[in-house]
Amino acid sequence: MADDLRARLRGKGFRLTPQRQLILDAVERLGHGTAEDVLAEVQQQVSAVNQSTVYRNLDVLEQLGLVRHIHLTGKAPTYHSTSGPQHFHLTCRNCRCVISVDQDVAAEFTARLRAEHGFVVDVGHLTVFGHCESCDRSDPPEDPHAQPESPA
Amino acid sequence: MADDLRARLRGKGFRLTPQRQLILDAVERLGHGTAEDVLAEVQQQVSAVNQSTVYRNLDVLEQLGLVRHIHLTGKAPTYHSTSGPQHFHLTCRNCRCVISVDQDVAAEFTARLRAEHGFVVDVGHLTVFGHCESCDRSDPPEDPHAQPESPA
DNA sequence: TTCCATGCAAACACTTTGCACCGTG
DNA sequence: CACGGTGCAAAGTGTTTGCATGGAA
Repeated sequence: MADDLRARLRGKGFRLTPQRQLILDAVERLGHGTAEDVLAEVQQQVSAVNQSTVYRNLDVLEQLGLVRHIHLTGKAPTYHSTSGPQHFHLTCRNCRCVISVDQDVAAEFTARLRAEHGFVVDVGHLTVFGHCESCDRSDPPEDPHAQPESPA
Repeated sequence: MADDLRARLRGKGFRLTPQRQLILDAVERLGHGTAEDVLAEVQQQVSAVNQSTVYRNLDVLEQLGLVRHIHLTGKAPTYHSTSGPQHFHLTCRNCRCVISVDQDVAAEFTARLRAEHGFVVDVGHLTVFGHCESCDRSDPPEDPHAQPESPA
């Protein structure tokens, strides 16, 4: 498994380093997490991995298709591993909950965009904003700048 | 028209200032623009409007529902006026072109999300990433954050 | 032995904030 | 004439970069 990773990296001229491995592990362990979350998670393990290393490696891992990022807020992007079924996200602007939805639910929609506009949707990157079931009845003044806690 | 604006502002305890008016005008003139674009546009008119004033007022105007912002890139958000028909955006990650699509095209999709997840979509804020017609055939390497092929 | 990768600190882009003054209502 | 708005500069976030050193292949 580490050898598989090594091979994938080598294939694009990258090397396998302990940091690289730790960062990928951290993303998988976290489910969804920002670069900052990943940094914290990694540092909990052994000790020092630098911030820049995290940014640089999330980039590399994304180039390899091993992780992906989405924008759940206007701020820092959230990374997740690409193992597991592809899905997209609904995020409630009120309570900030995040719902993962199987990509099939978007199939008709994306087919239509392809047919009518020749546009090929990257479903894995899709984030749909709105209000979740419980926040929809009451529609309290939304705070455009409130910050979320770590999403599930 | 300015009186209408004045009234809307007053209704929420805001005042009508020349800067406020200029900023709203600039957003309408630009179509789509970042805070920076708006600043530049406004400064071209008369002279001084401060950066902070632009940020503060885009906020106010958004609270009033007169402008909206979307995220076309991972960076600075793009503002547009809410006059005109509601639409959402397709943005090509390769050539960065932006296609505006009438909200009706998303109607089935949003209805489904509402039915299956009780989630009410804010269509005006929706941005769909992918590849446009011309960039889909060739998938040339690109900008700093171009996305790779889909993972397994 | 060759390059890619890392750590570190400084630079960056974008946005927010504190404060004194200004001007609308 | 009170209170919201503005300009200015400084402080914040989140991210990137230059450079010397370190380590995988």
